[in-house]
Amino acid sequence: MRIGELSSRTATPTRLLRYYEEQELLSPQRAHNGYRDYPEAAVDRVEQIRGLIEAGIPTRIIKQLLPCLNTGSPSIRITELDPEIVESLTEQREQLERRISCLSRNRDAITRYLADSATLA
Amino acid sequence: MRIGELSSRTATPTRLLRYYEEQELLSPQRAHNGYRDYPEAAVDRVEQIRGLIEAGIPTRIIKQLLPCLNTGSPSIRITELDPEIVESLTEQREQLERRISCLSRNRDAITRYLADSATLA
DNA sequence: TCAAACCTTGCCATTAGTGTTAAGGTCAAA
DNA sequence: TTTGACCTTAACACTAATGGCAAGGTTTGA
Repeated sequence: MRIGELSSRTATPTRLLRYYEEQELLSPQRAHNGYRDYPEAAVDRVEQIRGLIEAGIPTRIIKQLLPCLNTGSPSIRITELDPEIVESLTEQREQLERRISCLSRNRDAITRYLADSATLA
Repeated sequence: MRIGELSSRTATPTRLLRYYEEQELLSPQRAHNGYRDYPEAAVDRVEQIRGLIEAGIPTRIIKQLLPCLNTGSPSIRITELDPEIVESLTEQREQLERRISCLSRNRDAITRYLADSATLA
């Protein structure tokens, strides 16, 4: 599909789709006329990217994460992962874990705060 | 305590502590000489702020959240919450929820990816 | 009393993500 | 065959969060 369709299907400005490409998070093919040509899977991928960016993960990290997120194929890996990559991913996972628990704590705090308000009423 | 102590205890540059104050996330008292004077609770609060910022929550939202996060006092609320505030907080909570599930999905994806790598070895 | 280690405000710089606009090529449909 | 809707690259601008520095006041200890 072309950029306009991807844009409307993901509610993402074309400006950002081009930016993500510049950051090497997307690599659409090009048609004969130079137009970008995205596969169907790009829709999911863009949504994933946006979710991560909103959650404060910078694009350079997302780029590292992408190989894990090939939701489609069962990703039969022939060669073992480079230990460096394993280490980096483990670290990323710990960081995600920390963020998740921080956000969870705060979500719970809001819940309590609102519950207090309800019982007061 | 003064800014230097808070800074070292929270591993946060003084520059940021002043910035958070400018953003109205902290309001230290001032000593006779103009030095900022933070209460003990500021340590927790700064850690909370940093966690939220790292998780992609902008300071203007954190400011709204702060009343919920008065970890200390049981916060006996005399008056009911303004419905507008309730609505806003509910929305914030939903957004947190979305972020949490996005991050969780990605954490799980990394876990699977690494697990595959392990079984391969 | 002076040096070191604090503190103050203020300003300028940088990075990431995003918005906007300009100048122009392509294509389909009237 | 021209109009309108699409696409291209490029440039400039903004905000949020952060780093850094300069010029100067305060406090503490040698």
